[in-house]
Amino acid sequence: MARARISDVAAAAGVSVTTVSLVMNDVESRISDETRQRVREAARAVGYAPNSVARGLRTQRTRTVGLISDQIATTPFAGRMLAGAQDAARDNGYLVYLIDTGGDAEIEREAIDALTAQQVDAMIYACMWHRIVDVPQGVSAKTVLLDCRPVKGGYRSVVPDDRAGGTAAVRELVAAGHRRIAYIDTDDGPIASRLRHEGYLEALAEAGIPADPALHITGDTSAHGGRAAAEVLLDLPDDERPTGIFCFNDRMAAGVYIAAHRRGLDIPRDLSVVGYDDQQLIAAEQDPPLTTVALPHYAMGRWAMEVALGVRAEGDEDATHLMECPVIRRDSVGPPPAQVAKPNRRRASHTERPPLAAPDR
Amino acid sequence: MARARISDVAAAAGVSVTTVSLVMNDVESRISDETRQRVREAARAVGYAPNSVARGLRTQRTRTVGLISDQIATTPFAGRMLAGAQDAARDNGYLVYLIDTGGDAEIEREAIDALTAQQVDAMIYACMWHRIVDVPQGVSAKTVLLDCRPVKGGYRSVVPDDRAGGTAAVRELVAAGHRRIAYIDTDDGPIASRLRHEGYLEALAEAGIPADPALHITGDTSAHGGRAAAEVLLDLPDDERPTGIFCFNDRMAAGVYIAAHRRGLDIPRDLSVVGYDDQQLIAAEQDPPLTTVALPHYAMGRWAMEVALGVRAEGDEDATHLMECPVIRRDSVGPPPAQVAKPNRRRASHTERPPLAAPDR
DNA sequence: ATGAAAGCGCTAACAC
DNA sequence: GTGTTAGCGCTTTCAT
Repeated sequence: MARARISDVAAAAGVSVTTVSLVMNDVESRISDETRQRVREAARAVGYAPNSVARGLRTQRTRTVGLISDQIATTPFAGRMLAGAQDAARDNGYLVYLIDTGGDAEIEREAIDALTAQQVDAMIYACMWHRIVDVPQGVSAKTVLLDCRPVKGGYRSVVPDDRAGGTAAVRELVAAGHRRIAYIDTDDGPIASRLRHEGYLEALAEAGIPADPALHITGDTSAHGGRAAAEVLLDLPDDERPTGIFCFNDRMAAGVYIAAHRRGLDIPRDLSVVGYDDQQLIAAEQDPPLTTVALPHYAMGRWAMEVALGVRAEGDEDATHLMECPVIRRDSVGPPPAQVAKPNRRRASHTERPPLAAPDR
Repeated sequence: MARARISDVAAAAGVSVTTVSLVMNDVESRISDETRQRVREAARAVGYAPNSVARGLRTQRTRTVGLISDQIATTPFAGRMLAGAQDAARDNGYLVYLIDTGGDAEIEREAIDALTAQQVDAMIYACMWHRIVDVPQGVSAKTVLLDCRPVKGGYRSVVPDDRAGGTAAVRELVAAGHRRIAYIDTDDGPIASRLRHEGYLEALAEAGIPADPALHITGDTSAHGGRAAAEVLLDLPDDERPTGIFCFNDRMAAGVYIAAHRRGLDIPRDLSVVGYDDQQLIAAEQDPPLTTVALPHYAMGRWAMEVALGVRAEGDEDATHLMECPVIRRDSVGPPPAQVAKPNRRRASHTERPPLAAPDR
């Protein structure tokens, strides 16, 4: 049986469609309570629910939002961002169209056109990693960018505060007493890499620790890359070897665990490590659980949706919102191991390294 | 500036809206080529693109699909399923509404109503784990179930063939020469657990290996649970201890790695392990990379969308489609360690265990 | 080969 | 307080 239309309700209640429309939309109280009641009952009786398509055509507002993303699928991050956006949409009575372009520019174009044709009230352009993007033509200036920033401004956007996150991570180590702190970076060079490195440097500086270039090392962003980098670090002579390692991400931190455990090093007794991302399947399941910095995906998703829907007042253009990355304390950070006492020397440095093992020569 | 409407094109081309519509939709060739040309140019000139909402109202087909899921967000699986569904939708010119209900029944109801009001042409009801669900009222019988089966039939559905997957996993171990093969199961009791166990039993049976209840052990579905279960198994006396372990999932397998490595056991030299799920961040990044059974999420998503859209002919009701779970061979399976020769005894069993270390008494 | 006109289901002026 | 009516932008008979 076909869906009931507004005219069916009107007929059943013995009123005009206007009246039905008015009571269904809770407009003015010019309708008598008695009529209201009758209409409500009639609507229930015939099983009426307004047709959003017809309403959308008439009002020119569809209460739908388009969310275009480059890679919703392949990253385990996506979910939280979607969830945040999703929840915010529902809270405001909106439905969301999700389109994953896989990063393909043509698909992206088509997606934008399709969404526009569908008369979405707002659009969100999301990336799965903090990136700087060249927003494709055709996207309205009212579009909100999620986890990315426009190459030349002109859009509202929200990204994680990776710089502050890097600082916070390193401060954990400093607070535990570490002085020789390494940063295992990625060599892929995403914007987050640069920012976290800046944060690392800043935390070092504020603690009065000179940055040692030998402790800034790179690898690919996998457990394998992290492990390889850690091997290099752990091969350093005792007095140069880091006691704490900050990793670009949790996967690399997992690699550090492997390297450490293979050498019989205990975490955090012999080595402290801090990750980044707070990937559930990795960070929480390490042994011991990994202290890391969380990417505020849910909050970012929510923020983007709220701004897109206009329920959160935000400068109308060009504002990049930095969202805090909280430190998640678990068990991979402890005090540095007791110093190996080295008589006649206070501190070893690269440049003024004293001759080692001279007797052997 | 407002979007161009079909009448604008008609005016620009000096024809009627009917003609424009006919041309835009490539209907019959009753329009002369010359007129076609003119209309096309006019459309381009005024930047015309049909309004999907108006078209949807008129044709009663919106070319949109609703995808309701219980937990898109919190599981790293979701992505591949979405991607499959998404891609199939795009291939056929459909847009998808995504709604994550978080498992909340009321939200689910509202979602169904909203989608119905939005006149979606089809719906997919997805779960993030293979489950048996009580499909809520209001979902049309044409809805397709993804990664779940209806408690009392009546819907088309697609789920992974967990039983065959379990068999395939254990066969890997059998083929490598193992005879004492354990199954580390979950105690949460999802349907997949039962099926994979059945598969395990079947593989054992076909290899003529009697099932040893001591080798079927459970734990919670985390690395921690897997590790605890592995400890128990590895504490077994030499001749009862399994040489191969099949785990309910990759996370638990990661726990087995930890337990093994802590005891100085090498994988796969001293112990072979097979996981399930093929979670990228876990399986591929283990050291050595984990052999596992993949859940065909992408294919299931695609299948569901294709039958939902009617582009894949499938029995119109009540058909549960089982999708194959392929074994992903990596490096965690090898031959069992050489047997510790035990003179005077061919095989130890629980009941007839010979006195150990008698000389010490 | 092309056009006029009805109508999808709804909202919102504008009557009464 | 309530009803009539004109569209929203499009497709689709039915004329011509």
